[in-house]
Amino acid sequence: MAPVPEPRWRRRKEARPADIVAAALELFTEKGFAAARLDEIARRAGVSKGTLYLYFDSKEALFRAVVRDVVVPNVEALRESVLGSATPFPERLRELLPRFAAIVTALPIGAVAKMVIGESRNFPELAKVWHDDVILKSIGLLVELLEAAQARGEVRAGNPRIQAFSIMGPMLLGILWRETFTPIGGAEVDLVAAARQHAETVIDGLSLKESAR
Amino acid sequence: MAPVPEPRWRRRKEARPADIVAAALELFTEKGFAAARLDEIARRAGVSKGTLYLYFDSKEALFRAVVRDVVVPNVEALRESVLGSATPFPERLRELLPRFAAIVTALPIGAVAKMVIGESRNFPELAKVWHDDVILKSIGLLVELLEAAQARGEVRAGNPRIQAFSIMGPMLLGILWRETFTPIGGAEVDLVAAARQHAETVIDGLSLKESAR
DNA sequence: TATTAATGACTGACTGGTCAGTTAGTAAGG
DNA sequence: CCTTACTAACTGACCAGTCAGTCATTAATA
Repeated sequence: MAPVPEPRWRRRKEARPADIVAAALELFTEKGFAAARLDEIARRAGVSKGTLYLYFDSKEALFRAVVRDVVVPNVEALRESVLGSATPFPERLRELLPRFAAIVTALPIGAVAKMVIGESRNFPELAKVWHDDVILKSIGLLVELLEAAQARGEVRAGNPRIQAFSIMGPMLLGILWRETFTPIGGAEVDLVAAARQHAETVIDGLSLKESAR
Repeated sequence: MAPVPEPRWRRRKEARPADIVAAALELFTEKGFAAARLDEIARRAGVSKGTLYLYFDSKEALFRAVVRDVVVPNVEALRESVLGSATPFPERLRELLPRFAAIVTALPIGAVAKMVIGESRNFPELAKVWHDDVILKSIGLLVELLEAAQARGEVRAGNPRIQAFSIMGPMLLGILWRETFTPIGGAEVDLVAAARQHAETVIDGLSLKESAR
């Protein structure tokens, strides 16, 4: 009755990159790029450090992979959360913001955003990816919607980018608050609740008023 | 006529700490904590690396000094920008936001905020300083003002912290946009103009409506 | 079906460069 | 000429990246 010897390791060529990226996401978001140790990433991924280099050329390449892997699959979800149906703009805003909040709460987008902001000077091309793929596809789209809504008289006149800031800024504040202050004993933030209340505020603030109609 | 020999260096015991902190502020905001090199900070401050250690115990101590030196003297300015006179809340908001924007545009507070956000996991006590001395003294104060204004019927009912987010969030978005995206070719942001338009939006959004009075 | 050969995924000890922090010595300044 | 602000060469720890060797797995052969 020889005991079945557990192999020291298994071949898992397909699963390794995902394991490594998942571990790297944890470490990078916990510690930031510089303070994240490859030995620790390897340990959490259940591989040796050498294995990292079978799948990624360098620490920087791994960092890029993490950001891209988190961003790219979720850009569409974010984009759809902004697009929605063809209802009037105020109505649309009322569902858009909570949906956005729910997505951001469920995914590690907040942590990655914090990383990208923090490392933007050292990784300008990542800031560019974020800018082009996330920002322009959410804020940019919002700007187009606002321009159209202004033309239809659903939204008051004004610089549409600043209007987009008025809409999305509080979401960013909530996201970064959770990342920065909640871990050190700051207040909890219910992003979805904040989104709902803020939506009402901003709908009122952006609507053309009776008196002006 | 012997040429006056320029001394290789001068004793400037009083001026050194300020020089060093100024150079460190530049490097830390350009590169972040980890990627900033003490040799480079010393070079920009016009001293040798050893001199840094005559005035600061460690790189971390220098980092703390930078954050404190930039933040603490300006907390009062920020606080006053929120306090203002005892005019009704909407009026007050109309001057508060552009004043806040002007202060933040003039000082390197945005860059420091970005640093604190990025390094909050590695320097929780700095996040705490920021939270206690900056946030609670601006957002916290705003919350109190909002509660009072709600009681007076100047502002509609609602969670005052979320209302504060509605007010300040777009400012943060503008600040971080300038730090993150403008350097890589993203659009310019006129913070004061944004503050003015956003103030009108949010005043309207937070006011009690005719119909509800 | 059992045995052997070939493959390549994976390991972990090692290295070279980097950089925070130290210190022996120098010169400014009173 | 003494005190001390300051310099610059130095050190040692740390860590990203390497590579010679190991072994799980698969394919070929008997």
